[in-house]
This record gives sequence, structure tokens and C-alpha cells, in this order.
Amino acid sequence: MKEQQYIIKNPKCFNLKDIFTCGQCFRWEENEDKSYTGIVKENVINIKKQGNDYVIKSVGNDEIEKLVIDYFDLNRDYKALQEKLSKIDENMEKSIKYGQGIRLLNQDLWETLISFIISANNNIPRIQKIIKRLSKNFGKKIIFENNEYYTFPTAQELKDVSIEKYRELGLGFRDKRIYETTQIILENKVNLQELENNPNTLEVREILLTLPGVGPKVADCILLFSDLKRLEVFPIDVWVNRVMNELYIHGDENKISKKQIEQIAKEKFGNLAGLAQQYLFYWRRDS
DNA sequence: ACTCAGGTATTAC
DNA sequence: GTAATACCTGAG
Repeated sequence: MKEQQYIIKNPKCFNLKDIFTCGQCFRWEENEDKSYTGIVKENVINIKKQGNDYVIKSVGNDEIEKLVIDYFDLNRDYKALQEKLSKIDENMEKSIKYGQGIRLLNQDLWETLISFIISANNNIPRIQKIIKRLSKNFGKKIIFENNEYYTFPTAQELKDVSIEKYRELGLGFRDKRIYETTQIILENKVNLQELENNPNTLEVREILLTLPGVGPKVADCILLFSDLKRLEVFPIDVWVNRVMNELYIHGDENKISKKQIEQIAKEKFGNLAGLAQQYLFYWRRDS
């Protein structure tokens, strides 16, 4: 474990609140000084805005510069993507203006998989609490500025955790799904590394769908928010369902099939559908 | 007491 | 293939 520091100099399209509250991650907490602290892989990271720059302090074994550039997707030109999407229509223009600072994080695939299985029919505060409890019970402790943090448990670390134990920790009906998915990964029936190397998004999606607890919405969130980083998928949750009906269909949201929404998204946003989804979701939910 | 929340699995047409 | 229903939990 080593302490490191790194400064992101004057990044464009980069705002901490947008990044951490737009719904893609569950483990970042805001501090009194407006900085945020979170756990990335096996590193604790604190990030604070200072003028136009962002000062990052970390404790962990990974090399911080590389980690940060990858995690915050710093090599992608969001400005260019925003300009492209803004030209599509005024809805895009408006929602992008609202969520200018969003970046799609490259999160650990395993953590994203389990986190979004937990997210099913759940609310955000509870999802966050459950993940925190899992980490505290089965992850590794890291001390950062005199506080304790816990890494997200690996599949191996969850190997012998029983369904009953999950139920004790408040996972509810998701207990069985987490247990079974963990075993499938451990038995290598689904190989996460292979998924990362597979460029065929539809194929990867099909494989994800075989995992207990992973349906269409969760699969798409994993594809978009993990280091799989497939920007063309379009996760449809209640909010996206709502906003798409209001903006593009003008119908009863209960009677429009998700297939239709998917098709409209594909036609309008093409291979940037996932990014468009994130702007629309964040704007509709929070503004 | 009752509804709702980043859906999925199961069962029945 | 598409529709209806149950499902842990805890906050409002």
C-alpha cells in the first residue's frame, strides 16, 4: 500500500456531482469539503476540485495515473460526442446541457455485475447500504486518512458465503441470485475476462443474460457502466421508459413495449445510445 | 397498513 | 413470443 497523488489538469466535460450521482456507481461518498471518496479496485481514492483542476489522493497498490485515466475515461473526447448528440434534437441538447460533466466510468466488471443484480427492484440508498455491508464483511480493509474503507469482495472472497448469510445482510430475494452467479463465475462457466475480450456486444449480452439475476436492464447497465464499455447499449429502467415516452412517443408509458423504445433509441442515437441514455436519465430524474 | 424503488423469474395464455 | 404476478426490505 502506498500513498500517491495525481492531478487531472483542466479536464473538459468533467463534474464530480454529475459523475457520481448520475446513477452508474454506488460507492462514492461526498465529504464536508465537497471532495468525494470512493474505492476503485483495491485503492481508496479522494478527489477534490481545485480551480480548474482535480487533485487526487490515493492509498493502494495500483499506479494512480494509469488507474485514474482509465477509470474516469479520460481519453475519450466527450466534447465531440456531446456535439454530435446535440445535433440530433433539442431534447438531446437540453439534457446534455444539464449533465455536461458526466463521464461513463470504467468500473470493475465483477463489481458492476454483482452491484446491478442487487439493484433490481430496489432503491439507491438501500443498494448502497447492501454493497457497503458486503464489502465490510468480505472485502479487504484499507486505511485512508485514519478512516477504514473496504474493497468490494472478489468472487473468491464470496465463495463460501451462504444464501442464509446474504439474507442476514439484507439482500432479500437477491440472495440466491448472488450466490448462484458467484458459483458460476468461480467454476469458470462464464469467464469474465473472455467477455472483456469479446468485441461482439450481442454475444456478450447473451452470455450475461444466462447469469441468475441478470435480465435485459441489468445486462445493459453492466455493458455500459463496467470496463466492457459498450456505448451502443440502451438500458431501459423506469426513468428512461418515462422520458422516452414523454419525448418521443407521446403515449401511455405502460402500454409501450420496450422493443419499440429500443428501436427508436437505435435509430436516433446509433452507437452512442448508451451515452444518450445517461444524459436523458439524469436530466429526467434530477432536474 | 400500504406503496414504492435502476427488474427478474416463473407461470400461464 | 407477450402478459400477469410474486418477490425481501425499509423508508415515507
